[in-house]
Amino acid sequence: MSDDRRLAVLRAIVEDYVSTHEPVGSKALVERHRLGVSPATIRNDMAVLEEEGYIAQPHTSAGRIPTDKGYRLFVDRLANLKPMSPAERRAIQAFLDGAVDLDDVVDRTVRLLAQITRQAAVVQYPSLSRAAVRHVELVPVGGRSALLVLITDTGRVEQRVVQVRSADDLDALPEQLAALRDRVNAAVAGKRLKQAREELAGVVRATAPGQEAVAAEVVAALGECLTAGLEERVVIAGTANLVRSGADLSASLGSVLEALEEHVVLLRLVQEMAEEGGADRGALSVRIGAENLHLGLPETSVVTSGYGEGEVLARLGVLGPTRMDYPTTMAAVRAVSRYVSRILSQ
Amino acid sequence: MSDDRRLAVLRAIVEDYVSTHEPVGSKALVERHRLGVSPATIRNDMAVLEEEGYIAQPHTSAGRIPTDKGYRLFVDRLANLKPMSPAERRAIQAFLDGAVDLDDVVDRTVRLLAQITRQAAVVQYPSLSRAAVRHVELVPVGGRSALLVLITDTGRVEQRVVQVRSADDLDALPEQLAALRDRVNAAVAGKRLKQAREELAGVVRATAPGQEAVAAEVVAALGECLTAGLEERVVIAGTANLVRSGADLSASLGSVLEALEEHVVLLRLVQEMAEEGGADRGALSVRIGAENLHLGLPETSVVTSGYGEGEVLARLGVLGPTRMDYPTTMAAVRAVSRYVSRILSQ
DNA sequence: CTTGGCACTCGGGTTCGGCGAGTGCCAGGG
DNA sequence: CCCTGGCACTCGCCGAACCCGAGTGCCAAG
Repeated sequence: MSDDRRLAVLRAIVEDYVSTHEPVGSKALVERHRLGVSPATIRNDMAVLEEEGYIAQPHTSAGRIPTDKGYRLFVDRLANLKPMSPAERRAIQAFLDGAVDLDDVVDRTVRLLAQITRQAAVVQYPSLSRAAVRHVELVPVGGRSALLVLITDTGRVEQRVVQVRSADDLDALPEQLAALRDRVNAAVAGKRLKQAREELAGVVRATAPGQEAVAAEVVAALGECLTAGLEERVVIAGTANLVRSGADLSASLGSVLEALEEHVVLLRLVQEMAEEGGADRGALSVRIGAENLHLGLPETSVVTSGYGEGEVLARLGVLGPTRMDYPTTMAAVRAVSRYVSRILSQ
Repeated sequence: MSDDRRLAVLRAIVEDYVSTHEPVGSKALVERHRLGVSPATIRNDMAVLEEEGYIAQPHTSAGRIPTDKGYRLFVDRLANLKPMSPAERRAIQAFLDGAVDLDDVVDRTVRLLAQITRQAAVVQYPSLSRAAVRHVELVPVGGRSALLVLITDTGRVEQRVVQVRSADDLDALPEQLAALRDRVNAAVAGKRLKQAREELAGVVRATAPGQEAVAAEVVAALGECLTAGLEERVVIAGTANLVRSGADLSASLGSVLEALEEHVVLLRLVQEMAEEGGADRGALSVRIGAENLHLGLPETSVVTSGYGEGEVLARLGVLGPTRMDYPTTMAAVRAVSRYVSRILSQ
């Protein structure tokens, strides 16, 4: 018995089912694919595949559909990604090249992904856990208020308004703040965010007597900023595509939309996929069906890839019904992630 | 013929249809409402209401459902908003009181609205068209880069990284920038954004010879920031509620989701509602059904209210199927907008 | 103006076969 | 040993016929 042919049959079933959305039978299979054998032979193969859990039949006398396990085997061993056409590559590049800043890059990327895959897209903001402080600025803005701005070397900016309640000499405050800013910068510039947080205590200790209170207030706010900077963010787009492609998964559509709005869930998802990606975190990672059930995403598959300048900073990908076109989706995710990485390294 | 009773009949039809989602007949009406007359009488009234275009029947022999015109009459003359219970008020207040900054207020508000109305919620960021510049800061961040930060008196912050390509003396750059910052602030602080943009040209003209190029670059970036600051933004939440409440409007759900993702469309919608609101822009404004068709929102109604500290800064509201529960929705929108306004004035 | 009666309409749900796709099994041939 | 054609069987889907009942419009009487 040819093991190869059985795999070919599984591949054919997946491809047909994805394109027609209908259970596929042995006869239709031999007609649409040049398998070189008769339907009866295919039937035997299908019986074995069903035995092993790769396919299943919805009702007794209907065609077979792939199971999650079948899709898994398909993406792991059978799928050969379809390279994008030159025209598509040019379109991607042109669309992303117009971006003016980090926010714009992320925004364009997520829209682009949603558009070319016709599914829901997710982009995680470049992770700051490895980011370092580039500069801290402290701007008096009248009264007891000051604006605290934190800039990281990944180009992200966090800001916060600080109320300096303990200031006793408002006229002298701007100078105090300027001095404080210089000391803070000397202490944390170039350091990773986490480490920077630890350095802050030293800054307050080294402050001239009578100004500790002000310094403590500002430093506390900066601490919050550093923590907030570590906080991950995601952006999504293309949710409308879910209702189109997944007219069948309409039952679970509600819960999927709900999960998508809870960015915490998405962050967790992205996190998990980064971890199971193993050594090469920039490689494609695919989650299929029930593997996402614990996140409130039933009948849903997710394809992500790491991206970033040089090292992997974050992940991006798309999310759609289990019966998605994996080869094209994976190719698109990979292509976009590469272009984004390239853009970011400029 | 009693005109009052006909209105009562219309009100009863709207209420019943909203709660059951099924066409309502004359018999069911007299049973569920104490109208004091027989079904036959109701039938006559219904015939008149249909004649005048307030109700319609889906098929020849079925009950009646309200038309857009019927809903319009209902919200304009028949709806008495149901005041929120003390418990609900406390919940709203508690939820909003936890907010730490403007972004957080907006985020919490939109989630809250979606949750209590069980529909999709929209919150427009406080409008900056009337906002004034509080401060402009210019921070050198190494090499030819500088960070430009624009703070408005509404608490919003815009930032942008500027590449100073024309600088010929990098060591002197920080000082140049500091001087430039002071001149810019003198020129635009306290001015409205639009007016500030016009003042910028004067700043470049008044620059010392040899530094015009740098000044021009920075001022150009600031101009973009001011323009971006004028740009309106909206936040949405609760899209998942649409698929629940609108299992019936499933046909148009795709286009509605699409429109919701296009923030431009929502801005336009909010803008239009603000304009037609007339004198009292803080009052509730309701758009029903086909009135939103040109925005790609079929079978959709929108309820919004202006909000803001003192004057109306922006709008918030909810969006759902035409057959929504207007009285409770309107009461919720009004309550939330008042609480948000109160929070913002602190 | 309201009321009860009455004939009529028509959409929705149900039942019932027929059709066809698809299967599993088996015996025969390479 | 594997492939093949044949054959009986199973069900889900589809269309037709059908009934039922809610709802209506009209009319004559109070």
